[in-house]
Amino acid sequence: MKIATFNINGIKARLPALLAWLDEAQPDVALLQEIKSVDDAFPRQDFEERGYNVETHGQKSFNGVAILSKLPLEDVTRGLPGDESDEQARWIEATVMGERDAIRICGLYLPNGNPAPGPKYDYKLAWMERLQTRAQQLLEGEMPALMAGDYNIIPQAEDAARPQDWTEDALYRPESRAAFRRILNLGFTEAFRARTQGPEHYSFWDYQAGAWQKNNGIRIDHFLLTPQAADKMVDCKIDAHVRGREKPSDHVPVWIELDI
DNA sequence: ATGACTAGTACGACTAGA
Repeated sequence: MKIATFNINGIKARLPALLAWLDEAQPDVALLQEIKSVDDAFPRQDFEERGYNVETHGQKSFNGVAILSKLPLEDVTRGLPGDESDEQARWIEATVMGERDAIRICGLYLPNGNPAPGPKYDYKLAWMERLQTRAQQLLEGEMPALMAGDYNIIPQAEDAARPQDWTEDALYRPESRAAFRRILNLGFTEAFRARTQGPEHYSFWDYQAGAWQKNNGIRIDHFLLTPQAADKMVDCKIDAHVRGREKPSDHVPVWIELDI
């Protein structure tokens, strides 16, 4: 089962590029972030024609997440538990029914948090506390499960081409990285780093100042796997070449292959 | 050192992103 995550930065603007990538990469499941669309405006037909089931959790103008799946989806839920007053669409989960096994899949768009310090940073850290609670529950289920998406976290210095540019940024500040590590240390496997070490592996390049051409990137899109999911991982890659195409997102797809 | 780009909303500049 091939599962991908892709912050598309607007479904309306990204539809041709997204469809081209889906047709070539052929993921069984794609977790999308920043659809920037309400549910009713999401172009579900384009995906249904390709054999995907479509579940969205949209919002006007900002945020919004979705799951595309060629396999049946069950028990879809929307919104990260823990704060009924949170109206930002950043979390969706579903159970994907594989040939032999089922897996619980959570798609997330973690708050950016800038400027830090400030209320947006407080929201990011509070959101990560709620994420930790949900993460603990997934582990306690002792089933294959994963949480994937745009974490807006640069885990280590090697995950930025120019870490010195990020020291005061909400994506790299010590509190942000510590909150990410607390979740990892519950017992999750960060899929990409379980398979690939070293610098110059990025999932985001700013639109400005020729960041892509200079390979001035950061790695902020991640897969966190429960032990039962990590046991089944056979590959994890970043489709960086997509960033060089016409009208690209500023993020690129990251995907894993699981033997389930 | 600074500024730079894109998307959405809505049609004129804003907010937001990272």
